[in-house]
Amino acid sequence: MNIGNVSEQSGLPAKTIRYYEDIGLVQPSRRDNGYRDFAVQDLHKLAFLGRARSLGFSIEECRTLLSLYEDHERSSADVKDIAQSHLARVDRKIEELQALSATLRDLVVRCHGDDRPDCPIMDDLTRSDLAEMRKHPAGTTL
Amino acid sequence: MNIGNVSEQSGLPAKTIRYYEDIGLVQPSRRDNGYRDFAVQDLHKLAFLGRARSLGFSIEECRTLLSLYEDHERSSADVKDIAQSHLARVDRKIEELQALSATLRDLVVRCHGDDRPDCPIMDDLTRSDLAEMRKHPAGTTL
DNA sequence: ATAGTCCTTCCACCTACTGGAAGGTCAAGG
DNA sequence: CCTTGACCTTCCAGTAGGTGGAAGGACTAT
Repeated sequence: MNIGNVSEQSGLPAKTIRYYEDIGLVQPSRRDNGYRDFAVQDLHKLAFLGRARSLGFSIEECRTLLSLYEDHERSSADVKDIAQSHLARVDRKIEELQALSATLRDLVVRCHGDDRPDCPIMDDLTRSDLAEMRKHPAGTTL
Repeated sequence: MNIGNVSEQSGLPAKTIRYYEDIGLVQPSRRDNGYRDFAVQDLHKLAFLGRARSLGFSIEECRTLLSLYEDHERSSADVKDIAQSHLARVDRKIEELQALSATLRDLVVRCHGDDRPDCPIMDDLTRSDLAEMRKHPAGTTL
């Protein structure tokens, strides 16, 4: 199977599939013309990866999950461990973002939003109690 | 003021401050020995940036906010617009993560987590209704 | 033969920094 | 005067997880 075909069936961009080969998540064979030739198992792996990534698992977690996927002697406990710590991470992030949302909402509500320069949002940003207010550990990335 | 001093007072790592200079957010002058010499205004700017970043504003938003900060003729509406769309982004992210959390929690709860290979989490990841299930737009990054 | 689509590799770019190496500068102590 | 240590400088590379694009080979249909 060519990469375009696999891309369509797995829902992953061809670029991503090549990237996944690069980092060793799949090892398609090659034809004489240099084209990648994907087996059905590769397609299954890629679909697995797509689903795992869409659930927010990191590439390294996906790598581990993939090895468990291929290990028919695996313990479900190992899978559960990974999912559980990921869930905990997600929930921590949610709390972080909720605190952030509350702060922002408060500022937005209090800002008149007219043509005068006077602005509670700016006031907050220029507050001089600098260091210790940065509770959100500076890593509040979306 | 030397960078170490500014770093301590603003709470930003020296590396970050140099980076902010690199991308044009601050323009400290230089001493004869090549050391950066920060004015009090630079310190204020950096503290402003630190607070804005901790609220999750992107660097480009910070750049705009900084120009509004320095513009005493600004309209608070301009500030509010930025904060509001950021808030909307945060809230969208929260919803996304909450859906994710619910899915993960369901899977985790249903997994026995024992030494047998049987596992609902794996079952989910190997589901073959591939493409359309990826509602989370593959960009569910923490 | 040619057009159009597919495939290949490689390199750069994205966000927002962070780590580290190699080397210059300055203040204090012996 | 010399040394030690803390500070400062620049530059290069790496992080996560890809995405965009260029240059060029391969295949299919007409």
